[in-house]
Amino acid sequence: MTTGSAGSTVSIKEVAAQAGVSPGTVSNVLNRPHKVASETRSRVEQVIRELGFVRHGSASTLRAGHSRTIGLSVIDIGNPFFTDVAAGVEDMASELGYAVILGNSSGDRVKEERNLRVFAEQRVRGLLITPSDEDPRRLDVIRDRGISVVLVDHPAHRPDQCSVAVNDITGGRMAASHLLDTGAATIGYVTGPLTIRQCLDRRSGAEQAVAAAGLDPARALKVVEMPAMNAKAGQRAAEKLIAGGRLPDAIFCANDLLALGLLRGMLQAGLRVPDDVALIGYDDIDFAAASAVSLSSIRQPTYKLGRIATELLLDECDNPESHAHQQIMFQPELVARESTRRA
Amino acid sequence: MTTGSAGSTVSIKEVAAQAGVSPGTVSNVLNRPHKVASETRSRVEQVIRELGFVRHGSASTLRAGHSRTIGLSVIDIGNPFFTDVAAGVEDMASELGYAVILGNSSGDRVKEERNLRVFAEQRVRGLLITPSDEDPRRLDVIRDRGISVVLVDHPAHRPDQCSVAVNDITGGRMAASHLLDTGAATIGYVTGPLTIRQCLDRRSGAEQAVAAAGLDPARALKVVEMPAMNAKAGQRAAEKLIAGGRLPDAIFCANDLLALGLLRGMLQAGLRVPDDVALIGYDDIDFAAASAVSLSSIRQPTYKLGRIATELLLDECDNPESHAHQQIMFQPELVARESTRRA
DNA sequence: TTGGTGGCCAAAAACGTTTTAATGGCCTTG
DNA sequence: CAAGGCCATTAAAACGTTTTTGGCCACCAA
Repeated sequence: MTTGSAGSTVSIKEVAAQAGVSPGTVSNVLNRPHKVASETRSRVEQVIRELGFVRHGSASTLRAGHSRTIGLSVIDIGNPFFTDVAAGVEDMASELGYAVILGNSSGDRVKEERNLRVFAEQRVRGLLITPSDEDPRRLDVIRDRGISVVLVDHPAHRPDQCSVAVNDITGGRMAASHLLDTGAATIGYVTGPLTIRQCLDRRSGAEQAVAAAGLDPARALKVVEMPAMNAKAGQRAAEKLIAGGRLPDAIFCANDLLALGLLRGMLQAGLRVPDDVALIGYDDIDFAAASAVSLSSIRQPTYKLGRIATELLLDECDNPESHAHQQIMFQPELVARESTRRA
Repeated sequence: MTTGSAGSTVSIKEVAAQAGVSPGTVSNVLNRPHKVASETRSRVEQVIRELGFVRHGSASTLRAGHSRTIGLSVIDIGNPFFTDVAAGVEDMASELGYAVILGNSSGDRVKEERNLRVFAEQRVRGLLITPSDEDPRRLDVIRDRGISVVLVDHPAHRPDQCSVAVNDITGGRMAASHLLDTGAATIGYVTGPLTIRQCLDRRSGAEQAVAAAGLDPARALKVVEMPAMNAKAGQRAAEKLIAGGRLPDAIFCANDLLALGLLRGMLQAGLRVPDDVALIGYDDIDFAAASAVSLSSIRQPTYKLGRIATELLLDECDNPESHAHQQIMFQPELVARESTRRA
């Protein structure tokens, strides 16, 4: 039996009493083991195990002035892209002894606000966030509180802030020029709200590709803006496109969820992909390869994004003086599959 | 300008001084607004806004003895099933003013242990967990600390504990009898580790269905146990089955991830689904409908699972005397699609 | 022996909130 | 008019750590 007494928790004081040392020494065993004589240390550790002591995180946070938790605010935890990012964050944070508080904004400004408030109350050590819009003021409120912020999947605009992102303009260009390569002359761009930077950048990239091919973006690139970026929205986009008459030769969806939904809508309407219309998505989620027609996509290093963002954040927190802010930008990668197979 | 001073945080004391009241009164405004005269209250609230005060959660937790966070420990955050559950948890918790600390065990006992430790340190108000094995001792350690635990997707064995689950035996029976209905005489059951209750129960259900059809489960139901439950494992299972010679008439996968991977493996090997082999998955994740051959599956009320589990947990925490423990069991639902279309 | 040095530990203050007991003022009631 | 009771508020203690300060002791060199 090595369990402590049921119901009540055991404090550092009781450990100290039992081990015949002062509470300060127990604290040192916990936080600066090298500063205490090895004999005393092992005695204290023994008692800690016997009594089942676990440090009261709140007391520690209160006194030390900072916690061992970080906040993670994402736009849509239902999107495998963010799930992968979250997995990377979780793993790295866990390795470094930090807990992760999850906030899912669902693209809702109010929910995001509420989550930020919770993070502030919890006095998270730092914050990882994929901002749902471009308004930097809200983040400044957090930063003013002394909480480090690292932007995820969003380049930082200021030099005193870290960020980890993937070049969406390049990605958009890759997608569109791949479609042009397969013979398309007109491209539909199915996107979420154009207030979202990613959607905007990917469109810019697509425009560049179209222009580089000597076409007029205004004519060759038709934008279909949807209010959401999930499969349902994709399916509605398909219906909308079909109802609208003449289909473009190819369609570029701003993420794979949209693409999968759109693919489904197309197939249900009796259209063939890529024969009637070619299709490419974005993110290369696991399911892209397993869909009805395997989906071409733009791959991003998602898990890595989460890991590195966390690493940067905790470096900034734990080594504030030596920390060098970085804005890391990865390059995406084209993954061609059936949905863009040349006719 | 309504922002507080940069860098340093403002405490309840400064609010009190500024408003000309005592700290205790500010605390009352925060926690028992009805106990303070409305004039004083609005004055304090005004100052709170002006100074940008936000409560120090740790101090509050330390003194009050309990926090406003709950822990959520899942087996695989990459699985849309758990993502849906997490979304339900997050939404409900957020509505009730609680933050959610996420722990992803990846089915790893050590990671789960580490997460539980973090939860204990953070003094979470309660814990939602999908246990990765049947060993109840670890949970008892948590419960002994006075932390309420609600089991998610797992029926509780003890009457003094809440749980929310879906009947997996029924689900397994539904799946298998559906396969038998489509004309299968032999069924392959592709599953994760049989130490996992869900995998075990679904097999039991399948056995019942096979037996009810007058067949011998030992011959008609061939179990293929994989170490993981993701798409990759599914694909390997396909290779294994194909390499093993004679295929069963139909395959029942213990979840959709396995099924999607297996489907891919089958198609790549030139086999047709459902013509050469019928296929049904489990969970009915969003992607099941969008796969190469749309996937039949067993649907579970995932989001609801998360919401209700959270509701039960917080009721237990906030109303310990009136709370009645419940073991809720939902029924799953068959969703038939192309992958089990009768030849 | 003496003065200095360094290692190890104890004592006590502090972190920001919640909560309990006490206070004063006002209203009601006899 | 006095006594009692209620309401709004305050003062102060407490929660469990961390951290700073200082003290004791052993050891070494002069």
